[in-house]
This record gives sequence, structure tokens and C-alpha cells, in this order.
Amino acid sequence: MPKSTFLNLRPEKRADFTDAALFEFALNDYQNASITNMVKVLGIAKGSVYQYFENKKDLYEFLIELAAEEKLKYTKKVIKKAGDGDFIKWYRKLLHQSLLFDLENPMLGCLLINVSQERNNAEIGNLALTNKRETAAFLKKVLELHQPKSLSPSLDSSKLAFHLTQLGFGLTDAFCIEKELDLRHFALERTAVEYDEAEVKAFVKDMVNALKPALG
Amino acid sequence: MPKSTFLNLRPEKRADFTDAALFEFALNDYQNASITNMVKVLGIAKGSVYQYFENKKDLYEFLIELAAEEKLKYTKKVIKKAGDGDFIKWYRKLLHQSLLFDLENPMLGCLLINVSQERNNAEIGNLALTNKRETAAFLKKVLELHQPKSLSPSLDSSKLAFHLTQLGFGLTDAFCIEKELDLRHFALERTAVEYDEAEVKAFVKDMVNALKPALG
Amino acid sequence: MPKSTFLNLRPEKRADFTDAALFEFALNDYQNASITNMVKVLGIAKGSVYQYFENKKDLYEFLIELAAEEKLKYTKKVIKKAGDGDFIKWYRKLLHQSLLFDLENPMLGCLLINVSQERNNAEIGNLALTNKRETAAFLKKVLELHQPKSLSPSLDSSKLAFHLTQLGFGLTDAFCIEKELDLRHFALERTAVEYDEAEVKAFVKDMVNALKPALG
Amino acid sequence: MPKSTFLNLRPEKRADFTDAALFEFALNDYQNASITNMVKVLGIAKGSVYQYFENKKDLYEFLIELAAEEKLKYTKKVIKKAGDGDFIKWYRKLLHQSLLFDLENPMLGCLLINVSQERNNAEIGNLALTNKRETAAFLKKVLELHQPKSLSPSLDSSKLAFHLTQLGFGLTDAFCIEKELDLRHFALERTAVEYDEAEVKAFVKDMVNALKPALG
DNA sequence: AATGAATGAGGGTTCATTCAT
DNA sequence: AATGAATGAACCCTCATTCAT
Repeated sequence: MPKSTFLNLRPEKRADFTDAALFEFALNDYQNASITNMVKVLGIAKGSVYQYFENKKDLYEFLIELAAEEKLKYTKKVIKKAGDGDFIKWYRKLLHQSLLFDLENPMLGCLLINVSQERNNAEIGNLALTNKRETAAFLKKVLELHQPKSLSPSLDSSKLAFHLTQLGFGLTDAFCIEKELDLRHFALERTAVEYDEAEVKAFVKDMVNALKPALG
Repeated sequence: MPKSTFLNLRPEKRADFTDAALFEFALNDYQNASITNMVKVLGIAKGSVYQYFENKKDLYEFLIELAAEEKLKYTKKVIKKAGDGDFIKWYRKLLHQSLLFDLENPMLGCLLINVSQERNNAEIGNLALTNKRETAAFLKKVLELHQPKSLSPSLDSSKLAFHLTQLGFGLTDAFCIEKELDLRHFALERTAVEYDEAEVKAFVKDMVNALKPALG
Repeated sequence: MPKSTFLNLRPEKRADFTDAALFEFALNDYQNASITNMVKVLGIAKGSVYQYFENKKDLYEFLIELAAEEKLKYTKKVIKKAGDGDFIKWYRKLLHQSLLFDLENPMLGCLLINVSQERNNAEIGNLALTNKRETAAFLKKVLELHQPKSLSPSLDSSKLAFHLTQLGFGLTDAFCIEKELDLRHFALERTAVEYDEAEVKAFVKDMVNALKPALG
Repeated sequence: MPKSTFLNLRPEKRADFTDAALFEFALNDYQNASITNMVKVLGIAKGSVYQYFENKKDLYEFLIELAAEEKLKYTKKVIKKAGDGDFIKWYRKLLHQSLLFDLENPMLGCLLINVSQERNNAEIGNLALTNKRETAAFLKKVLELHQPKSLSPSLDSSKLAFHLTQLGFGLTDAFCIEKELDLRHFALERTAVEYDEAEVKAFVKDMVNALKPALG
């Protein structure tokens, strides 16, 4: 976690720093994100980074947490209703929010995608698999919550949870492929993706509908 | 592509080199794979690498092609029959072969997984998205080939192709999560995963079955 | 020397500061003692150090003086009697007190040992040699004071003074080697060495006795 | 130990490197010896150092061994005769050779003195005490070898061994103090100390004579 | 064809000191 | 009197690539 030094920083300065750090770690994986480069962009002394954070890993963990929290804000309301009503509607809503988040916050989106793919780093462990395992476990629980009420009793919750996990992790990619967008480009430009609300909704709907019979 | 010097190498030497290179790039992403480390393990001169290949990128591309070809050998027979008979059976067979390949060749499997996740490297481009795009396009074609014959006419081939793509890219992960295996560990040890043929078959079957209703 | 700000400090605070500084400089030589680390342990602002002292060297000199004074308290009574009675008894008593001081104040002892070995630092000069020169000169004088009365007239006061100096500088080391103690460990733990008064006395006695014939 | 790279270096280049390294580590203790500074003086790339040695510690150990071997060449003949003839003559000869070595090789001398004072470095351990312990143990054995033949039976070999150890470690210091020399200065200038052979001999003789009665 | 020494920019990190508050 | 953020040079070390042999 950040040192107090960082928390006591003038809000604007802290924001600048955070932004530059997110930028660097959004466009590079952990090992290749360069503190040297980051401070050059920021125009501050390299030593300052170590006034704010213990080390590179500490900074990285802060950014992950920040991005995760930010994303949670988008999805919290939906997640809370995990057991209510219709599962498909719920999941569609969840995906919708998740996709919107990435489109509106390309930097945070890219960062989280990077995190979800860290496999080879001894220092931070295999986050990719850990992430998937946890997400799949959560979705399995939700599926089993709905199964008695509205889902087919023959449904294989474990396997289906995995399919839904994959969908979740890959949705933004799919959208970008279909719409010929490059999220990294938007992260690079620090701009949100301009999207057509109806298009996004339709995309998610179609995506989930394609799986619907499997959930029937 | 390799220089002629590499192709003229004594087969055994070429094999040793290739193995060591695969090892290094299987356990590290492109940027973090170290030629320095590779030649140390191999016990050859660092300069030799540049007699064989133009540069690091050239070597990487060679390894990708090699791994892809090796995997193709496993799946070619299945892929050729893309239009025949039952789609589901076909796809199940395809996944089965793909999973077996990863389990029997952890090093190649890890390498290809790494490749499928290179997003942030200006030097080699966003391979992750390129890969997905191509795979999805191929599967869409196959789906559309079967649709008039055996698949539901209302099926959204584009979206479904994406789901199947995700399944393909994530199947080995799912297997490793369920069986609590670490593929990187096997790559590191240079040993194949010992698996129970029936278990693998069942796993793939369940995985596809969970999606079956969506395929009509 | 300390600035007035330091002298005006609340006694307890001044004591805390002094203790932490001694700790740092006891366990590290001048260059490697870290003010950054010291203030972290102390929990005060880094800037405060520079309110109290001109710079690192200034602080170091203060600590040396303090440790030296503290040691002097232990030995003053003995030193004062430099010309009286039996030289050997006197010197034995001096060594005894000196050794006790190190055992009872491992931090101060370590610091002074460090000081007595600073040779390579342009900033603070070759303290090692300066120290030895002064000590040897003092002992030479004392020897010459006793020589007409109780020491052999053929005795080479200059050379003998050097032997006694070496003994003085190395006595604690010898004790630690024989008793298998690590003084730095006790400094680290901020605890005195628990010693057997009789053992210490015997050790010093044997040590001096071994030289006695030379003083005959 | 050095990598093969270093051993294969052109002799002149290897000599230049070794000289510069000795220079740096003779005038600075381990932690403060700077590889950055060393290569600047040498006019080679920093990376080269790591072609030759694993790391700083590896280089340091090489230099210690080299200096120790060089010193051994000076003293080997004497040491071999450890049990023969008169102990005092033998020890005088040993000290004589040791002192000559330091005077003729100020850089190596300074380095070994530095080594004999490393107390505070976790990375390399407390070499100071280790050195003393070993030297004292050796001298004790030699004393006990002579005791039945030519030394007083009442002599305390353990304590006396320590006095002789101290003498050995401090002899050069004593000489420098008496003759008002600064060995570091000669190391810095890369020149041998110009000494008067007779003076050195007399100095050692007087020094040992002062202890002679204690050896009875 | 093979070598392996040389390069130099880049990596993360630590440090004593300053100065506006 | 006290703070603590800012500095920037220095630290050790790694890297892909080159090139004379």
C-alpha cells in the first residue's frame, strides 16, 4: 500500500502521479512497465516514487486495487442482486456494466486485462489462473443459487461457470474485434471510447443470447 | 525466419538450440525471455544466436511458427474434416486434440499461450487480438458450413464463434484449474503431464455438452 | 557539534534521538550508517536531523565524543592514578574497566571500535591511525613515568607502548573470541553482555600476565 | 571466482583491470568501493565487469585471494619453517617479511588491512574476527610446538598467541606511525614505500625484543 | 561457422541534503 | 521547532546486439 507520503500529497499531484502510473502499467505488463519512463513523463525525480511507495510491486498492487475498486463501483449494484430474479438478465446486466467500464476507462480496462494475464512472473505469482479460478467459483455459486428456481436442473454449473468466466474475460476483446477498435489506442490517447449505447446493449444481448439455450 | 546458417546446422545441434529457445520463451514472455540466459543454459556463444537469427524478434517468430506447426500436426486431421458430419463431434475432437497437445507438450503449450497474450509489445504487435480474430473467423466459417445441415438456423454464428474461440483459448486453463495442475511446472521440468485418457475425454465432453443446447 | 536546537530538546526526546543514532552508527560504519533508516526507526521527520546537526559528519562527531566521554567515566578514576603505585596493576585495572565498558555498553563499544577502524574516509580522515598514535603516546608517557621507579631501565617504552595500545584496542575482540560472543549481536538487541565478574578479571589478568615479563 | 571471460583476457588488459580493482578496494572498504568509479577510471564499459565476475562480491573475493596469495609468496618460506630453530628468530623473520610486503605493495597491503577490518557487512560476514581467530589459532600451535624445546613452560600460549596476532595485524600501522608514513598515500600514488632496509630490520627487532622477556 | 569480449543504455533502488510550509 | 516532499546523483546489475578474431 502507498506510504503516508503519497496519501498526504496535494490531490492534484496525487492524481497526476496516479494517472501516469496507470498509463505506464496499462500499456506494459508488470516487468516491462518502467518507473524510469514514468517519472520522465511526469517530470518528477525518480526518488519521489520511493517516497510514495515501498517499491515497484507495491505501486503495482496499489494500481490493481484502485482499478478493481473503480470497476467494482460500476458493477456493485448488479453484483449485489446476484440471487434475484432472472439469471440471464442479471448476467447480461453484469457484462454490460463491465464492458461499459472498459470502454469508458480504457486505461483501467487495459490494466486489469494485463493483470488477468500475468502468468510468468515469480514476483507476483500467476495472477491469470488465480483470477480465473476465483471468478469461476463465484459464478458457479450464483448459478447454483438460481438453478432450483429458473435454470435447467441438468445444467452443469461448474462447466458453465467456466464458459461464463471466459465470456467475461473476453467480452471486451470480442467487442473490439467486432467494432474494429483498439482499446490500447484509447488508453494511449487517454480518451474514452465513443460508443453507441444501443449498439453496446445489442452486442451484449446477442452475445448472451447465443449462450441462452445452454442456460435454458 | 532463420538464416541459412541455422538450417545448415547439425540436426542434433539445431534441436538442442530449438529446445533451449522454446524453454526460455515458454517460461517468459517476449520481453523477459533472455537470450543471455538461454545461451548460458545451452553452453554456446552468444554471437551464435545472431549467426542463426537476425535478432530476438526473428527467433521468436521462428519459435511461434514451429509451435504452431507442431500443434497443427495434432489437429490437422480434425481440421480437414471441418465440414463433415456432426459439428459438435467435430469440435469436441478438435478441443480434445488441442488439450492433449498442451498436456503432452507443456513447453509448446505454454509458448502458444504466451503468444496468445502478447498485447503490449510495439515490436511484435497485438498478437492476442490478431489470434482471436483469426480463430473466430475460421470457426464462424465452419459454423456456417454446418448451419444449413445440422445446426439451428436461428443460431448467431458470429457470436457463437467467439464463444467457441474463448473456449478453445481457455480450455487448458480450465483443465489445469479443475485438476489442480500447473502447466508451467511441467514445462520447467521438461516432462509431459501424466493424464488419464478417459478423464480428459470426459472433461472435454462435459465442457462441450454444457454449451450443446446453444448449438441446437 | 550539535546545534542549539538539539540542546534545547526535551531530555527524553534528545535521549531517544541519541540512542537511535548510536544504534545506527554502532552497527554500520560511517558511510553505511543511514540517516534515512535512523529516522524511520525513530519515527521523526528527516528534516529534524538537520535542525539538530549540520550534517551527517557533525552527528557522527557528536556520537564519537559522547561515546568517548562515556567510556572516560569508566576509566577516569584509573587514568588519574596513572603515575601511582604499580604500573602493571594500574594497567590491568585500566583494561578491566575498558572491557567492562564494552560488555556493559555493547552499542557504545561497537561504535568506538568502528571509529578506531575508519581509515578510508576522506571526509573524516584516518581516525584509526590518529587514535592509535594518541593512545600510544599517552601510554609511552605513563611508562616513562614508572620506569625510574618500578620498571626495568632497559625497557623500550616506545615499542612497549605500542604493544599495550594493540592490546587495549584488541582486548574486547580477544574476549569475544575466547568466550564465543558476538558484541554486535548484543548491540543489536540493545542488551548488556551477561558476564561473570571473576571470569573477566581472570581473563584480563592472564592477558596482562602473559606480557608481564616484558614489563619486568 | 572470475568467469572464464576474465581468464581469457589479454594479459595486459587483465592486469589493467586487476590493478584498477585493487586500487578501488584498497582505498575503500567493500561497501564503499564503487564499480561505477572503477570503470570510469579504467575507461571500460560497466557491463564488462559483469562479463568477468558474477557480481561485486565475486570480484572482492578474487581480489582478497590474489592479495593473500601474493603475501603468501613473501612469507611462505618463513612459515614453512614454523617448527624449526628459535621461535623468536622465526617470528621476527615472519613479521619482517610481512612488513616488507606492505611497504613494497601498499595497494595489496591496504586491501588486506581493509579485509581484516570488515565487521559490519552482512553480505560478507565478520571477516575481522574470523581472521583474528584463525591467525591466533595458528600462532598458538606454533608456540606449543616450540614450548617444550625453547620457550618457558609457564608461558600461556593462548594469550601470548593473541598478543602476537595483534602485533602482526598492527605492525604496519606502528611502523607508519613511527616513520610518519601514510600507506594509503602510497597506494593512491601506486608507488612502493622507499624504505631503509636496516631501519626496517631494526624496527622489527626492537618491536619483538620488547616482547622477548614474555617469551622467555 | 563460431566465438565471446565489449558496449552502453536501461533496469530498480537508496541516499544525504534542501526548503517551503 | 518540526515537518516531509522533492531532488538527482549514485548504487549494482542485466540486456540485446556488434564485431574482430
